[in-house]
Amino acid sequence: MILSRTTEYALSVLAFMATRNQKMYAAELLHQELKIPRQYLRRLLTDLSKKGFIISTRGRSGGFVFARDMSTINIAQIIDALEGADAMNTCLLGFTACIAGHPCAMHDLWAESRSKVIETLTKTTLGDLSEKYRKDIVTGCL
Amino acid sequence: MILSRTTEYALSVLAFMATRNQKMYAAELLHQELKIPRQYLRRLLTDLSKKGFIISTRGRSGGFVFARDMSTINIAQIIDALEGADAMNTCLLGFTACIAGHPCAMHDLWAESRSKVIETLTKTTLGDLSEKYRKDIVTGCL
DNA sequence: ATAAATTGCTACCTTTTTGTAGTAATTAAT
DNA sequence: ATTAATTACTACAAAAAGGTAGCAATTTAT
Repeated sequence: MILSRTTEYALSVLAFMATRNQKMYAAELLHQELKIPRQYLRRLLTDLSKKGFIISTRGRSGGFVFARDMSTINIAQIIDALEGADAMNTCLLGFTACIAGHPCAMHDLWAESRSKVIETLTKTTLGDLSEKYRKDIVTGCL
Repeated sequence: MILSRTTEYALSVLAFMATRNQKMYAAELLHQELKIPRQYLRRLLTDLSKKGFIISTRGRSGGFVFARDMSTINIAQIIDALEGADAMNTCLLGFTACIAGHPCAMHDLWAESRSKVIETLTKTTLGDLSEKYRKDIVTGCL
């Protein structure tokens, strides 16, 4: 259950942008709010825009906006974009030859747990996070 | 859902040792069977013995044996020993201030999914893997 | 005793991930 | 036009993870 630090940064940024009701976010603001290293964050934001989650605008009063409606971006998509789409589809025991017809001893139990996790991550969108925050069900955790 | 390569190696080794009914395993055999880099594997085995999963015997006809009954070693213990005990207890969105009373927008959903995974990993022991293999329910995946 | 087969240890190397610095390009305000 | 505020890009540095090599220590077989 471990995401790379970069993936966590991406989730922090997008969740922050989703919950605060602001149209445009400058890298500098996100850096100060989220304490993510400035230059590293800049690169990450460029990457997230290349991956189609956000759109960048240069120049004075520029920054980043969501590229599409928040309700169409789910958590699994973000993780997949950063970790690789089948980062979660590997054999738990590390056997490369492990497949359905030739399963390792953890295969079925693991497939079941994993699909529950994927279901949770897939059904939760940034729109859902935004709504929970607006309704004061959760905090911003800063 | 990503373990480090080292953790995967550890799970491969211990699962292999659990399923083949052999008392002692030399590093060289494990290297050849599992294709884990020889010297890296040697270090890992020494580490696993320091962590109390296996016992090493030096000298001719030496090797590694389980330190305790396989039914007392579960998958979660192995992962914890290699990744750190609370590697799985971090906030999914990467917020360090995320705690029960001050939860992020994913907190509850994530806690639920995660506890299911942990339950699965905790209830499955190396003894269980051994049994499934003996009964031909699963393969060795090599 | 000697040789062979094993683990333990240390030092180093390579690759990947994370972080930093500075400059160029772009846009808006004045 | 000039300046200020922003993103884009490139190159580098530091830290962590993964991998290699060789020798020392230990045990068993002969």
